Amino acid sequence: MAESPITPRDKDFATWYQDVVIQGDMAEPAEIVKGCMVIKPNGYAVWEVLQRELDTRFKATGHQNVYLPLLIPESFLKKEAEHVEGFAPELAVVTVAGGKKLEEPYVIRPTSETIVGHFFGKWIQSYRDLPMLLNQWANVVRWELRTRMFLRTTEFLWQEGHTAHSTHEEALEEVIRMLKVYAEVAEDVMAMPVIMGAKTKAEKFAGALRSYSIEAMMQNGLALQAGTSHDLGQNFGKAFDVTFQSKEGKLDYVWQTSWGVSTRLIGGLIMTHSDDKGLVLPPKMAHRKVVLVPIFRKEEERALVMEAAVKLAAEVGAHIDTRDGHSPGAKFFHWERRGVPIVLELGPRDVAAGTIVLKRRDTGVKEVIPQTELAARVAATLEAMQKDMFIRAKQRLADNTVIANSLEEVRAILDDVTAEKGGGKFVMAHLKDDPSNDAAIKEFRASVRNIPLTDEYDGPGKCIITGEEVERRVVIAKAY
RNA sequence: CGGGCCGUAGCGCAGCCUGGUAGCGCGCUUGCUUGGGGUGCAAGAGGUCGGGAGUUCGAAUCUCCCCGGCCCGACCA
Repeated sequence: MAESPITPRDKDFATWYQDVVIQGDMAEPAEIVKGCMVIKPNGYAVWEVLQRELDTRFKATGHQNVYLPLLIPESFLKKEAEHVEGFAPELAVVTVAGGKKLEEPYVIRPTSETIVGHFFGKWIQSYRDLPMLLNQWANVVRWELRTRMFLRTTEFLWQEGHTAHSTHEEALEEVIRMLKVYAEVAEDVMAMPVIMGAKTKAEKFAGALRSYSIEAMMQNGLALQAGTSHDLGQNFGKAFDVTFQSKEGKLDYVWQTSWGVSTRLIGGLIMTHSDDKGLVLPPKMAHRKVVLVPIFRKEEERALVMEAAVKLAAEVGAHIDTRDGHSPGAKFFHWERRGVPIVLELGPRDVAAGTIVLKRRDTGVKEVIPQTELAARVAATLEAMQKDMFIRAKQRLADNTVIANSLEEVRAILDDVTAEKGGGKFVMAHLKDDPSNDAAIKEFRASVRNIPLTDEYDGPGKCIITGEEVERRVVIAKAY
C-alpha cells in the first residue's frame, strides 16, 4: 500500500500546503516562468465559483464590468508619486515590441488605478456621470521575490473594482460596502471567518488615503489578507485631472475607491479547511458536491448497480465515477484528495437492501441510509457541513486569538512562529497607528494586520509602545 | 535579493564523495485476477540525468555559469 503523499500538518505546515494543492489537483508550479503557476481544472473550477458569487454581488450593488489594457504607459505610473514608489520594485516592463525598442516602455499592469484614472478623466464631466461604478476581472503581474502557489504568484487572477464619486462620504460608503461584500463571500460561501478592519498608515495601499482589509487566520495561526478596499481620496483624481462639475456649477476632483480580491482566496480556502488527507471544500465552493462510487463484481451486478446508481445520482446531481480498472478504494482516495464534500457508495448489498452509503468529507463520518431519503439527507448534510466548517474555523480563530498588554508580551507570543512550524496567534493589543510603531512590530517579523471595524474587546486603552490613549485593540500577527 | 536544501522515467527516490555508457518503488500499457478504503500475479513501454560551457580517452558523477523549485529572511495591496 502506498503511503499518503500528503505531509501531515503538524510535521511541516508549508509542505502540507504544497502537497494539498498538488494532490488536490488544484495547481502546479509552471516551472518555465519564475513564480508562475498553472491553475488546473480542479482549481480553476473553484475560482469560477468565487467569480460567480462575487460578480453577482457586484452587479447587485450597481457595478458593471469593463476590460482595460494589460499594458500601461510607464509615464502613467509616475503620475501618482506614492503609487509609483510603492510598485516600482515589482514591475515587469516591456521595452521591445514588434522588433523595435519602444520610445516609451509599457508596464505590465500590477493594478489598474492609473489606467482607470486616465479613462475616468475622459468619461466624467458632470455630477450626472457619478457615481461611476466599474469592475474588471483580469490578470496582473507583480515581480515578487518570494512566491507560493495561490498565496503570492508572479502573475495572478483577480478582480479590481474602481469607482468614482462626487463626495468623500459617498466614496467611503462604497469602500465599506465592498469590504462587507468580501466578508460575506468569505464567511457565507467560503466558510472562512474574517476580521474587517482598517490597515495602518504604514500598511495602506500605495496612493490611498486609507485601506481596509479582511484578515483570515490559517490553520497554522498565520494571518492572510484576503481582500482589500481602498479610499483613494482625490489622489488619483488630481494626478489624472479627473474633474466634474457639481450641481452648483463648481469644478471638483472626483473621489475614488478601488477594491480587490484575487486567486489568493483559494490559498486561504485551502489553509482554512483542508486536512492531512487532502483538500476539503465547503459545499458552496465545490463545483462537484456529490460523487457516487458504484461497486460490483460480476457483470450481472454491474447492470443492477448501475441502474440504481444512475437513478439515484440524477436525484442529487451526483457525478458517477464509472472509471474502469480502479477499485472502489482507489476511487474513495481519489475524491477525498480532491475535496468532494459527499461521496456515496452503492454496491450489490445496498441495491438489495434499498440503502446507500453516504460519507461526508469534513468529518469522515460514513452512514448507511435508505435510498428513499437520499435527496433529503444529501441536502441536509451539505447544509450542515457548510455550517459546521464555518463554526470550526470560527472557533479556531477564537482559540488562537489572545490579548497582550505589553510589547514584550506580543513578542513572546509571536516568537518562534513560522509558516512551516505554525503556532501563530492573533494578538490583540492597544497600539497607536503610527509608522514607527509598525516598525517596532516588524522587529519580530509580525505586522499590524488591521484595526477592527468593530471592537469585540475592552475599548480604549494605552498604546503598548507610546502609552498614548487609543480607541481599541488592533490585530497583530505574522502573515503570509 | 541574502542564507540553506534541491533538480536523475508521470510521481517519490538511489547512484555522485572514489568518473567507465542509468537503477528501485509507485504509477502507466496488455492479459488474467480482484472489487464495501490505495487487489494480486505476469509480461511490457517509458530517461536530452534541469540547460550550457569546461576538464577528461570517457561526465549523472569533477569545475564554472545560467534556469527552476522548496524553506528561512529581506521585500511585498
